[in-house]
Amino acid sequence: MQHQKLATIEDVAALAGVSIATVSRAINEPTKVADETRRKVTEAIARTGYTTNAMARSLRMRRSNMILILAPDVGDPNFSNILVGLETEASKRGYGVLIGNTQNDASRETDYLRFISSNQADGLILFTGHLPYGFGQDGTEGRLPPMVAVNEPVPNADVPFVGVDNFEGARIATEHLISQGHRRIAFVGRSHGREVNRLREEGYRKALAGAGIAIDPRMIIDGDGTTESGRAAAELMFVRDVLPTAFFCVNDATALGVIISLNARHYDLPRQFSIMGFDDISFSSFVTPSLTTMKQPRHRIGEAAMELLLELLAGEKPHEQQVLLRAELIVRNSVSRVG
Amino acid sequence: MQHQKLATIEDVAALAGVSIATVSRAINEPTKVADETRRKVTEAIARTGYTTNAMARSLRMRRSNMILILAPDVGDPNFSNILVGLETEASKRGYGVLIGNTQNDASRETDYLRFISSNQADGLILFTGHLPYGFGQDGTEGRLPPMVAVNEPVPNADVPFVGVDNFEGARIATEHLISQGHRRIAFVGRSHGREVNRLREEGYRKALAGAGIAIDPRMIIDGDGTTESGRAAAELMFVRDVLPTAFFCVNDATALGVIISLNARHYDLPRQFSIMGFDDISFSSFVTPSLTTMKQPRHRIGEAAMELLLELLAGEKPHEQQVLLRAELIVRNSVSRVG
DNA sequence: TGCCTCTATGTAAACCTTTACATCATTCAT
DNA sequence: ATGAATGATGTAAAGGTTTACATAGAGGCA
Repeated sequence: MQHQKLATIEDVAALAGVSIATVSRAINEPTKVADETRRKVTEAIARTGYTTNAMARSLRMRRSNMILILAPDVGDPNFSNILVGLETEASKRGYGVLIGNTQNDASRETDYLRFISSNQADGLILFTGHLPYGFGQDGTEGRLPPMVAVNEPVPNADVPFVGVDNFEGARIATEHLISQGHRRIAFVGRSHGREVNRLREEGYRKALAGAGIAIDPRMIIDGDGTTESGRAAAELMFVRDVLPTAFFCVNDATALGVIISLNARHYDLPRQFSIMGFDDISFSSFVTPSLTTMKQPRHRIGEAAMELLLELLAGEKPHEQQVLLRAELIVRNSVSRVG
Repeated sequence: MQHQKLATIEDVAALAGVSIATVSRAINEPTKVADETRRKVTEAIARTGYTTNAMARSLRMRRSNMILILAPDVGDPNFSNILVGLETEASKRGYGVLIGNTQNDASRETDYLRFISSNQADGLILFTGHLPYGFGQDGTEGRLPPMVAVNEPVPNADVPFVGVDNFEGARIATEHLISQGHRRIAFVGRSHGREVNRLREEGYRKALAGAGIAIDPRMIIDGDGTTESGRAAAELMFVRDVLPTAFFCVNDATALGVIISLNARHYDLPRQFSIMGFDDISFSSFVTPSLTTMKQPRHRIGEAAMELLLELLAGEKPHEQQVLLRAELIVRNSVSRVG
């Protein structure tokens, strides 16, 4: 059942009539061997079907050419699209990507660290928004492996970050609503813990301030970014009976909750209420009404993050400590002109 | 920047005052060392912060405890949910998962084989529906590494398969439509190349036959499983003017296309037409009308596939050459009673 | 010619484990 | 008391690379 024994560099060397050092050089530093020798080696490689044993190489070179990606939920669509970018860029540079699904479980996070500490991975991409449990708790911050955070920045640690410009995106989104004549705009999804939510709320505030619209605290509703929280938020507003003309939701999932709630109350959307999301996840174009939202450049986020990490791995100073990519306004049918 | 030198087994041995062999045994076969010795070793490990170098171990043991997952599209939501199951099961058994995004590109497939041939991965999970380009073309079939196919079986090769029971699922779906009084039921998504489509069509035929309903060839429309193909199929039926009362679509993406087309024609769904999907992808509950469909047990598919692969890796004969899991009928709002 | 430089190649160490085999002490049965 | 069996530990080889250093030959220059 197990593979038969594979050809080693010695087999190639014997067949080509040279030493193993020469074979290694012919592969890794071709200019350093004579043309004729290189030819013989190449042929011997072809004849034997030799491939370098990655384990031996990694052992010797002390690097595995692997990147560990730690994410709280691998099934999350927002994650998987970024993964494509990460993988593309990594594979282009000869790196492989390893997936760790942490489910926000401390023991799983710790467990995955063995990939780093056992030299099985050279660097780390973090989607979790915090250092893996077990790192940096004691005075070990100095020994952090090369890593970059994606989506959620890591607070209180010197970790380069790549993500969408939440502040700017939220500002643009809100300005779009304002440009359609809205002045009573609710923000759904205020949260103290979540940096992303906080930034988007800031962008919302900035846009209102810029248009000279006073902020009505009753228009700012808590929410944790789930569909359910969006539904609850909308219901709450009806209970309180302070109604906006438009809802700016912290993300599309929340927006979906708001839409569900409004549809259930048989409002005619977007005529009676406008809804704006953020993220542009896949279903956003399929809801009724289809959702106007800010699209995250997920593929590019992945690429940029991997680029940054590979710079770090190459020993360079990262060209940026923080890469913020612009979200793009996608106009669909959930926002209407008013007033 | 690079990690400082890590503690090796020699450091631990020195500190504990034993030989490296004893340290290795204390770690891997604890029963074989004296209690007192084991205690000393454990303490030395703690003091040095030692972790086994996975590369050295893999080199020596000729196995990496890594599984390579090859998928045509890592961003596909259907994939990412199965990935969760794969990862969970693998990690439970001490394996890591490596992701390869092939994009159906032959050169990328070949490229990823180096992970197998260089001992960087012990086994392979295939979502591609065919052997990676470069395998099994010449007479090398005998040397295939341990692998199992998921979702799409691999034709003409002896590869264990795990997936949903498409035939049975399609039969149940169709029977559900029949139970609601439908007798003119279209099948959208006939395809010669795709095994999945073929099996679902078979299930459809079987259900109709079972109910004594004659098959009308005009009710069977080609489609490749995309939303666009669903839209086109519906349009075609209106052009031909042979209309069903229900559409059974080969998958949810196709069903979405049909719904879009019918909504655009301002039909009242599901009163005027019923639509049935297959897969239960995330947006299916959000479309209007929300889609009645067959839910794939994605998490369990992933787990079962990994289980099977690990059996193979352990040198056991797989307990099944094919694992078919049942799809579950999810009743939502896109199917109505008729007649 | 003699010496130096340069280029091409070879030798051997190092990377860090696991494990077959050897060694030694102890226990137990005779 | 002797020998065998058992149990704990040590020694050293093997796994397949990369690479510092050594060597050898060729060519250039005085």
